[in-house]
Amino acid sequence: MDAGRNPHHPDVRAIDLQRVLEALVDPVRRSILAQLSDAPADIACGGFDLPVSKSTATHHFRVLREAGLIRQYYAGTSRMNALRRDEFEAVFPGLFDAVVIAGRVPQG
Amino acid sequence: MDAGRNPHHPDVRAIDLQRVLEALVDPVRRSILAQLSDAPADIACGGFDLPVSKSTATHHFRVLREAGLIRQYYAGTSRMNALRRDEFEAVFPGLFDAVVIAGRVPQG
DNA sequence: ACGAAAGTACGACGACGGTCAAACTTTGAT
DNA sequence: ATCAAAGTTTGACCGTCGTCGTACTTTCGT
Repeated sequence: MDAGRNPHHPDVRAIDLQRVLEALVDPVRRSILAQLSDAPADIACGGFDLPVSKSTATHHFRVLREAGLIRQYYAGTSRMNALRRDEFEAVFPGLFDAVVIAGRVPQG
Repeated sequence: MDAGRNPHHPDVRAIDLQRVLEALVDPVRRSILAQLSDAPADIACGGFDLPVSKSTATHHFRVLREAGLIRQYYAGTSRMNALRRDEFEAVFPGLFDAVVIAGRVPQG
């Protein structure tokens, strides 16, 4: 099974809050979401500004995907990342903004 | 230092999102917040329905207090717990409802 | 004064999660 | 065909966190 090339994306309605919060609690993952939220288009894994190694970044992308927060698809050798913002908003209203937007620049 | 009897309550404006999310990610702590949110009055530590020992519960109350989510004060030998809802809402708008209210009964 | 009730403090323990390096796979370009 | 680029997978390491039991402190009632 080409699991790596065709990653599983859960139905957002089937996701529990626990998993979402576990995804949101990591600052690297929130940074990924913030960068996606700010960008005008989807971003490849290598296009993020992250303070971790590639293998660690892969781990974070998987957590976000399995929490229903992002969608991943291939474009050539690059794996693109997109926010599932509307779907997520429908199931957890206000949560994304309250966490990611409010958390931009911890500088008061 | 009567630290036990006069616990420290941080200024909510000085609290960073990271600490808040670390507090909210634990289901026992969210249960505490939900029970407080449902109750018409403050609740003593022993008045909660929690699946953990007393010493563990003490730990969870401290985490919630240091994250600015609850206020604790003594009434005799009982330690009462109150939500700091308005203060918290002013600093992290929408976050409490998005997490605690939305998380009530994962049963669809 | 004594004892019970309500929490807290202190270690200790176990599990889980973030981290990395190294080896591997797949795709695109030369 | 070959090689480089982009990610993934695997395995290991380590710190942190939730958990508990025990001992301790404080207060209230008798």
